[in-house]
Amino acid sequence: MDTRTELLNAAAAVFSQHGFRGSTTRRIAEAAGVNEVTLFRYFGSKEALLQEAIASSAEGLSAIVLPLAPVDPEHELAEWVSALIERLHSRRSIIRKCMSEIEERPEMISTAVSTPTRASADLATYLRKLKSNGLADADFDVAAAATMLMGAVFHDAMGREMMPQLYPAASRAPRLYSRLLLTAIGFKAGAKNTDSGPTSKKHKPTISS
Amino acid sequence: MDTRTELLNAAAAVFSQHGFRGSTTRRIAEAAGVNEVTLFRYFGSKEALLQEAIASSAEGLSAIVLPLAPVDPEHELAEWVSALIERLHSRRSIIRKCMSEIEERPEMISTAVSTPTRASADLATYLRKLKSNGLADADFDVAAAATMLMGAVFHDAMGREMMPQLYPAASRAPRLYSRLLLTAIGFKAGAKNTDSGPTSKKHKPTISS
DNA sequence: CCACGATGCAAGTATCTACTTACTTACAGC
DNA sequence: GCTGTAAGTAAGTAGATACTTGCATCGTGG
Repeated sequence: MDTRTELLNAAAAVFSQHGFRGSTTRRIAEAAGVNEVTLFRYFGSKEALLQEAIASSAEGLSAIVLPLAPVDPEHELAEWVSALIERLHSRRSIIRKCMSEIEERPEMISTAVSTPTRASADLATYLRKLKSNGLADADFDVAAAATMLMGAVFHDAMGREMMPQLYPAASRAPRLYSRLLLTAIGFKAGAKNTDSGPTSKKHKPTISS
Repeated sequence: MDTRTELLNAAAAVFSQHGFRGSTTRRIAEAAGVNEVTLFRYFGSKEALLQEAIASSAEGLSAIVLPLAPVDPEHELAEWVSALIERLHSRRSIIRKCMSEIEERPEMISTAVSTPTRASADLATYLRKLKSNGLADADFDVAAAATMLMGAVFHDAMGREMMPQLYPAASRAPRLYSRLLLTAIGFKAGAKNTDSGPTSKKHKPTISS
């Protein structure tokens, strides 16, 4: 790997452990295995380096997506939740640091907000489709439901290792969260989407108010 | 107020804005309106001061409690959620800093974890009672349900001002989160507890199943 | 062989940081 | 009026920090 990339990786790693003020140029250079002066030759300043490091640390990660059209919501949601928890958990340190620095250095972190925002919006879209497909209640609040599931995911990813006794077993958690949410919005266990088009929605509208 | 308290308050305020490394003794002393030397005379070191400041910043706050026995879950939960969101929101800066510093200085922050742990445990206890009272499904996962609601609360309190478009209106949020959770665990809308143990309470059992 | 670009190395600057020392001031109780 | 206590003031120490400068080294391509 070239020196530049080495520096970016090292900067992201050091930042995720020590935050902005704790990321001294000496520590970063050491972690990258290069001379401190090299850091300044490439990036000019510590701030410029860290900004680029944080932005690029999220690049190259495969996107975590929900199907455009719900088919098997229980399974699809559980998979999505599972992948998201894993991703957030593996990046929990840097996420925590970004959340803590965002007030002092909003411009530096701005990119970091886009990922969870995107995920939340994706989830809301998916839930809206469930609703319009008649697979869920006609009147549940999409934003509230999305917030609940995103909240559970975040909470699990950030807090489990600190307070493991509060959470369900990690292996079962994604399925449990997904099921609870689906039940909350009136989805019937086991239901799958048969409505493959604008015409004919034949799901019995059992209890829709 | 005496100098000592002045220093503790100033330290907590500075820490909540700048974190540990950003809380210089000069800044704290300035914020407290006392001489920097006074800080060392009282607390000996920056670390000792901050540790005490963080611990005492949570003291004196009224506890947020759930009823020992559920009577009107929709109302009780919504109130509890509302109070908790408010509390967490008003302390969001210091909470973020603590979450970010906990890896580097676990001993300093240990007290900070106790509050959310307590809230989570309280909620779980409350939900367990709903279950044993037959007001909710017999087989839902208590830890998962508690995580979901706590997650929604945290997520709302920490993220709303950063990404307001993702959340339901603040005034409706506590009720919406509570309702979704209750629906998720099989609680019937409008139901109230009639099984109030040996000593009859007389809340009208409107639609209890 | 040589020139050049990339990197290391040594040293230095100005500022900040936690913390100390020695001394002064102001006030409260006796 | 004397004493003790809480606080301020001035100065200093030792180390860290971001960043700069000048020069030496090394490998590669011409």
